[in-house]
Amino acid sequence: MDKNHTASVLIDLSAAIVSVRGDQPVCLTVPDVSEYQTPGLPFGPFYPDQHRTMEIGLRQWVIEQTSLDIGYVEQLYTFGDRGRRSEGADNNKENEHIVSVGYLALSKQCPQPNQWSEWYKHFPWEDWREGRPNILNQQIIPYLEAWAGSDELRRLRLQQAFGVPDKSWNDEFVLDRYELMYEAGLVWEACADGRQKEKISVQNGIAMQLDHRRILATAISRLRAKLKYRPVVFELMPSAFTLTHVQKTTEAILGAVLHKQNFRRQLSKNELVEPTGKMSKARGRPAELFKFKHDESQSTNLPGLRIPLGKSRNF
Amino acid sequence: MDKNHTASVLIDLSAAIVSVRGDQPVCLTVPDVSEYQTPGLPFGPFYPDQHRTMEIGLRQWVIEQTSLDIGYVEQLYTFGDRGRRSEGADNNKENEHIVSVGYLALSKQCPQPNQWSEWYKHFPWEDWREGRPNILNQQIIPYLEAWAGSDELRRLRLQQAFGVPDKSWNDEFVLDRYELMYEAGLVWEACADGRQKEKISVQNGIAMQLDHRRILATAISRLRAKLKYRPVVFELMPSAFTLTHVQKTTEAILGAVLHKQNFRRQLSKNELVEPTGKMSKARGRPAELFKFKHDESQSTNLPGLRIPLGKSRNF
DNA sequence: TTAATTATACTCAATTTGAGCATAATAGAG
DNA sequence: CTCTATTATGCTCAAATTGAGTATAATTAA
Repeated sequence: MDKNHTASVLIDLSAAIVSVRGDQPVCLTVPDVSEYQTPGLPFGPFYPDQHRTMEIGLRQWVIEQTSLDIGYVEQLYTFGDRGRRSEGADNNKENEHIVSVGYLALSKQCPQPNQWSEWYKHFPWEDWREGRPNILNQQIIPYLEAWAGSDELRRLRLQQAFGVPDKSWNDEFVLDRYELMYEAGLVWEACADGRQKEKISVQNGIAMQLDHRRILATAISRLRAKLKYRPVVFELMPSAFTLTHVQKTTEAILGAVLHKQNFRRQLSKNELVEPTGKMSKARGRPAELFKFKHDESQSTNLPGLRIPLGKSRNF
Repeated sequence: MDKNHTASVLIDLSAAIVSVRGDQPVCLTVPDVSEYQTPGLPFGPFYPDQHRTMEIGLRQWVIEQTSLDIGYVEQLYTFGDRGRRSEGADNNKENEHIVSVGYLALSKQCPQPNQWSEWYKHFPWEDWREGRPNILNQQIIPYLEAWAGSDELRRLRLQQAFGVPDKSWNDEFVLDRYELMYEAGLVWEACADGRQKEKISVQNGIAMQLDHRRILATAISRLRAKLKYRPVVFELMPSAFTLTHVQKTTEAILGAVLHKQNFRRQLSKNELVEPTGKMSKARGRPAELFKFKHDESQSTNLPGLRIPLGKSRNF
């Protein structure tokens, strides 16, 4: 291999900082200065001689820029693709190669509402809480079927990612679905990256800068998967909460409704919460306030709750 | 933040290329030229202007250097820790910061036996197929208990990673256990990184170069976890195999024995294999030869097999 | 006082899991 | 040729888990 090739790169740390506001999962975004007005994820350079690890570097600039307390942090994926960073013809200079390391962070609060963007505005096809999203049958699936044509491999991927035509939807395949739509030229970013000549007519969810929507898709996939075997929901809960609140938060992230009684059974069986003795006041019957049993310790390795599926999953 | 700091780094792609030889999981290693003779994982630089993605770059030099057919490839983790790359006082130059991106690759064959190193020579405490490894009670646990002392957090981590003292062992926590041993100065690499003044008396598994044993631990963790929900075993199997062969391979990776009948029930229930009609010839009753049903397609998203645990797990 | 709303307790059938026994088909020893 | 060791495979069964439903309790708002 030719050693004369440049091997030096810059490293960006991009963060999908996630929280839940009401019944909507949100993600911290920074406004865009360009003409497109597309939001982006916060990111900053990694200075290897200043920070011992990348996670330390990440926490540093997140505190500096957002003054936000992020507890849980997890590395997602390192993206090194050329052509998925730049917008259109406005390419980077030859020598400025950038590798972006994506992180998932969870925050209990989300102040300054306008800086937080709701997940499902970027991924409207991922929220199944009100049933199967219309956009799937009306827009996405027909486009993808046309794109697949009689290509065996494409049809297979379509089947796996979107459950076409046998109606099985896996909530964890967020990234697979986004990538498929990207390849098919169904999302704005594909056209911005020059893969599509003319702009797409339907805006399938709000686009993001560079490859940030891909990183967010990775974050959603990972969080949905993790939720099912590690008690990470509590990283998004306040110190005291009702069981319904935990369920609503879980449902928001999964984009699916769950069976109430079975959800509570999982919580109590795994001994994840304990009562505080206090009660909440709301419209109906007051609910008991609970707290997470394993705060302060690294709860990462605890059993977690299996997800009792509701009915609206497949149809 | 001070923009004068250097942000330019070199990227190494390190690969844990895994195969199974007989009943031992193995990993491709390259010999060491230094005085220590410690083996290392194969790695090569990433040239961002030559390869569109890092995975393409990885496949490139793996083919060039090993002429090996690796099918399944998965990114593991990106390590940017300072101080975990260099050996002792022989540090890197100031400006040469290296970030290593670890990959897991699976290979069906492993030719040139001497280049493949058995997992459990590096991690003797991870193989529970013959029961609980002696090294745990005789060496590791006593050391770690002394290291933890009365430190609450340390005892908690010890409890979670090694199941001390309540006897619960989770085969997926390979990385957690290694990291704990590293911090406690129980592995050679810790002493090489200068964290430990005097060399440790017991060699707890064969050390590897730089942070390669950490990458291998990550690979084992990931593969063990993945095995339980995705049919990745078949990436390690030849085109035709007996059911016992699949089980032995799975057991080798998990470091645990499984219940034969229940293992087969999972295989048939999930329709992962189909008979070829041929039979194997061996000592006892001939076994039917099967093949993986979903070869040639991207089998990544298929259901996979839940692992029916055997008895020798906890005690 | 009533209706709407929310919380929580309890039940029950269907499925899945963990673990065992029984039987079949081969090679090799005697 | 027969017995034995060895491996493969079929079948059973109790325990645990899951999916889904019903009944009842404690509030607020009308």
